[in-house]
Amino acid sequence: MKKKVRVRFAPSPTGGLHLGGVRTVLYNYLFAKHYGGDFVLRIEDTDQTRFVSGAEDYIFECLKWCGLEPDESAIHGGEYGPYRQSERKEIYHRYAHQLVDQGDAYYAFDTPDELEQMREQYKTPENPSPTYNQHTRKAMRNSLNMELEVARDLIESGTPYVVRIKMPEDEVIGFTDIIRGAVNFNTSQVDDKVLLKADGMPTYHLAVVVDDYLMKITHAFRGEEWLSSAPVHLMLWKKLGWEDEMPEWAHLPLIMGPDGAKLSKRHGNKYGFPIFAMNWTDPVKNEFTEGFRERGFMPEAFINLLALLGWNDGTGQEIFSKQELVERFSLERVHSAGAQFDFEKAKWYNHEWIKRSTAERLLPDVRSLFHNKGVAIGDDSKLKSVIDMVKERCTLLTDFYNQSAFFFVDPVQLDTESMKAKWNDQKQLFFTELIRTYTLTQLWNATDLEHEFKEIASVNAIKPSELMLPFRIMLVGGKFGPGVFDIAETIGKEATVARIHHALSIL
RNA sequence: GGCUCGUUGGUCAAUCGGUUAAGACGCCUCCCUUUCACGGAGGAAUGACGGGUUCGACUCCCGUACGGGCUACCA
Repeated sequence: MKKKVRVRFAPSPTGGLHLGGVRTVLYNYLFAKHYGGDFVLRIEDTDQTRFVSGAEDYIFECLKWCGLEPDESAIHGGEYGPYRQSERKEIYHRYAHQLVDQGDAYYAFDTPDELEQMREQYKTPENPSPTYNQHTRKAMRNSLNMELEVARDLIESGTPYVVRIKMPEDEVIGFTDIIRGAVNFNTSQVDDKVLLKADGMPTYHLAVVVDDYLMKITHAFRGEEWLSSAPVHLMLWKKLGWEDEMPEWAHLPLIMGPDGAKLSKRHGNKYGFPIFAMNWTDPVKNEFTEGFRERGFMPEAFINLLALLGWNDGTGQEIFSKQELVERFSLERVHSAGAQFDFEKAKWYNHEWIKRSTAERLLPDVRSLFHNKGVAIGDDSKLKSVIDMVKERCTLLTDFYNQSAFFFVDPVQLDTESMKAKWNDQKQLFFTELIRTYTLTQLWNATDLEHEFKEIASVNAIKPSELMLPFRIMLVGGKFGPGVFDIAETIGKEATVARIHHALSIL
């Protein structure tokens, strides 16, 4: 069975691509690939979201980083193009006016002030947010309250207008959500949403229905925040006469912040974790928001943790490659309840992915990390063996710097406090002797170095345990890192001897 | 307020009427490790509440409470 799945991406007016957005794209992608269907993309660039500069490129770069690129034809035209909303204006107009002609929509000329006035007028404690609906529309300036000719004249003469849907009275309208089952609404509870805005652009409501129909979308997945506008879309499918071709819908559970509310940028600032896929600077507000990529996440881990936030395959497995996700994914196993995002768990996923990745996979990222820090790393083979030595200590990609910089440059700061405490002449003597011995050592390898180290210690009647820590601090600067003798072997004789020297001169 | 969705440990969650209610993150203890990690063993911690249905309910139904979402010429 061939299924075509539509992906809607909705960059907010401020731009950025957040966790929920990526997960929606991911589920669409997994579902499409699972059934060997098409992965289509529709670009929303309405006036409001109208691409604050760079937003579109940003989105594509995020999707590329995550490995969730749509088919080329789905972006640049292809069979059902154009995909950019601003390039389809005439299409939306055609259907909007068709609805007016049928009597299922109407022109409205109310100014923003008049709308505001209406809301103020009907506002009561019981009804804090009155809407433009079957009751209020009778008192507004729209084509239902005047001759259609008069309305057309107003439009001819350049009066700004919008097209609103005319919601019928007291009809039950519903659909079957793949995740939640039957969902029903009474049309009397739904307001007359704007379909076509005064600037000629469609609202999401009109655009999504028209595009899904024309692009022959069979499955539509979106966040649960859209569930309440489903009746508007349902009515449009019906009134446009396309009911039989309506896609199956699934409303995905929301991703929540630690406080239980829908995850937003606010949460990231408050709790100190990223919520965007990549760094994003809002060009209007000049606000910077850190991304998962720059924080040090691997894309494999990122999509893995996102996929498992609301879905699992029932086996208890938690680490999945993209390929495995495609094979195992099923919408039926997606939860209906929202899930709180836990940054600690997110870091765990990344840690697991780093541990399981080969040095080859990690190499480019670590190399550029060092490059950005201005540290020369020499040839890749040394860096590769260093990566293998330290990767289990790195939760984020950026940890590789602190965990392995000392392999390439002398430690800047030595934790002398930890050495000084038990320092004495005897130890001073030991290290002086160690320098002499190491300088003469022919075969520079960890086992021999350890041997020599312990021999000198025993001759001087000092417990090796007293000497290991100072030695480590001399080489790496602090109390961390792989085995000391492995470090000594890797950094070489010259650096080892020099670092002992340097430390002794400080003490 | 209205509409709507949801509710298993602090968090992610398994269970598709019968289990001592898995597992993971985090936390705690111990082992391994002459550092930090990795790894290993163990521990504390869960079915919102009240009614039904049933031989039997975390699981099905109803109600209550609580939480989320929507309530724009934003998506």
